[in-house]
Amino acid sequence: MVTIKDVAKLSGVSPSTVSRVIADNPRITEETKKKVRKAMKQLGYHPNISARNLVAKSTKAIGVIMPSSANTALQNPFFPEVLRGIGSVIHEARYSLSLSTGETDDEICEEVKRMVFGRYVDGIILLYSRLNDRVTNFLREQDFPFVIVGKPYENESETTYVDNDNLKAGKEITKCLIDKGHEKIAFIGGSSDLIVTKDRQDGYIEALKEAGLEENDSYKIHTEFLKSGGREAVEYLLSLKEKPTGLVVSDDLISLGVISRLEESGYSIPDDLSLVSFNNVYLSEITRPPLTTVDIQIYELGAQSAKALIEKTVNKGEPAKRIIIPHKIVYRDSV
Amino acid sequence: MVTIKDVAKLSGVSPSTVSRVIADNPRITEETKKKVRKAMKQLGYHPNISARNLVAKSTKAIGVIMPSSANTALQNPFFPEVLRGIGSVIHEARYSLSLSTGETDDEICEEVKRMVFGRYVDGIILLYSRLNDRVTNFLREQDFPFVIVGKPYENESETTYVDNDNLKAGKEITKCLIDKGHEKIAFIGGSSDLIVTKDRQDGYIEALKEAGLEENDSYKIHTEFLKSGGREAVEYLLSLKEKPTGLVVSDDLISLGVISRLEESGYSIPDDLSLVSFNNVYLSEITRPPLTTVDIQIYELGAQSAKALIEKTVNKGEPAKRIIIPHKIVYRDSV
DNA sequence: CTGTTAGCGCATTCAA
DNA sequence: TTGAATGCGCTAACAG
Repeated sequence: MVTIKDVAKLSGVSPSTVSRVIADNPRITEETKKKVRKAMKQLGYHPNISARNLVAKSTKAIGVIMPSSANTALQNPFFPEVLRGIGSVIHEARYSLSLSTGETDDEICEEVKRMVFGRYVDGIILLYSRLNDRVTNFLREQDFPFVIVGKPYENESETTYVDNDNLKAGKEITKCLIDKGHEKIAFIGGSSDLIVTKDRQDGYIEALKEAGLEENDSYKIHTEFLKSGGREAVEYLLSLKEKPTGLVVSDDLISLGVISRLEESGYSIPDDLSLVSFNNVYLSEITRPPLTTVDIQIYELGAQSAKALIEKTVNKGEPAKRIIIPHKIVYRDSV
Repeated sequence: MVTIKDVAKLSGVSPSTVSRVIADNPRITEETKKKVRKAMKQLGYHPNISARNLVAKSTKAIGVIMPSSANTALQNPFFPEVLRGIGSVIHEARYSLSLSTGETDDEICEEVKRMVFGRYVDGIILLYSRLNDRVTNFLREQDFPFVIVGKPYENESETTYVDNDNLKAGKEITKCLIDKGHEKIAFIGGSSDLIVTKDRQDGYIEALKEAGLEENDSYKIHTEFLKSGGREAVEYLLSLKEKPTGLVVSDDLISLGVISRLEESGYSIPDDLSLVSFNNVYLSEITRPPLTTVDIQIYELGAQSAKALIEKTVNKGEPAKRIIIPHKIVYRDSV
């Protein structure tokens, strides 16, 4: 392995000078810099990151934690897309990205501890937010830099997070249905532990209230992201005496299952039933019918979270921030 | 920061003894081990990974390189699923997983160099394989441990890779169509640079030949994974005087676009046209109709690649291996 | 079975 | 503007 010493020897300077050239220290002559750089190139020198990390007490690496994947949640195109957003700013900052590999909550928790205690990473991005999450609590305890994509369950004002205004979005998208004359509108959401589910549902409820529509508990359904999730929800809904005519679904992926099951039973969308949804994943454009859905700018969610985290790691003491990514409704044919 | 020295002091032994306890060296008394462990717990000690990496000359980290994401390829549920597979064995081996963040070929290439030269990782998994890939060539030049998910373009026998028998799979799935009496069968594939596209298409061609069916160049279409990819392909196909009655599509995601566009034009599947596909991504179950597709065991592809790579990194000199993951056809309703 | 010593490759004082 | 010395936290060889 070619080290800083070899470069020093070849270029006739001291190791510390080489180190300074690497850091592009302005107190080094352009001339010697040139000389040293030539030697580096000649020897094919590249700094050893572990050595550097050791002394710098920083790894310039960010940990990204995905939710537990017992379910197929991960298959949600949401994740590749946030990852792209995160990746773009991480890449530009010359950081590296360490992805969680655990599948269960236990594994993930253990892994986060390794990341934190072993100083694998300078900060962590959480790609989910839910009630009483061990990981979140741990990170807070340790006072370790992290940001949440989504809204924290508690300590909102002391936590940096990047989110949409899901309440408002839920309200707006529900209004789309109401404006079309729908009065029996159901909500189908993901796990009720997820903050995002709650927010969107609250928006849905508010919209109903404002319109003076009756709020019906049997119209609020929580299900899995699994393929069968949307299907089960539909089966339940169809079993009701009073069937809804409008559906607010909190995730495009669930919508897929919903539509599929609905058409199986002979219901056609939007003729028999209208449906609106969230996320504007690329799929929502391909489906039949294409989905009217809330574009939450997934990429941007990722990018901003990475940006905020990096700021936070370089500049400890950075205050907690709340970053709201604007959404917009994309009108297509499911209403 | 609490270091090995602090633990040593508190437990009244030397730093090296502590180090040995960490490594669970059998030449240390159970008694002292207990003592030392107690001190570690008491102080909340955790080894610093950078320091360890520095002396061990290994990071126990694996780099995973995704294809350039100029297109929406990444949104393909294939990737989360391989990542899950990779993650599972990486996690079990207590390795960590560094994900590429670059979007363009240039960025990716630069990033791989950083990973390799900076010794960020012990080995690399390539999640794609295509003609004349710079990254692959670089890795070979450097004689850096890597494995490909897919079949290498060249130096097949000297490269470790994990793949399906895509030729055979292509043949079998095409036969499904032929056996049903289809004679005009088209192939819609992804980029022709991708080895996987070529293999599957070759299988398709072989099947045609064996059945004595005419092979028609205007029936071989290459398109993007983009949403519009499948659509364009269909438009072209519909413009032909002699329209096919069967479609072999090399990716479930493309199939989605194909079906959507097809039904838009009033063609119904499988009544007017039959379609078979590849990957058995969860989507293929949700679509209408559910897809008859080749299950390529994506998770397993990932897991095996990680396993092979780790073996390779711990045991340099490990010979190149070819690992073929069996596929099976999942019969659903698109035929 | 355990302690002493040295050194991994680098960045950073402090001198010069 | 540069060099010499020191130490980051850890492991491993060598003693004992």
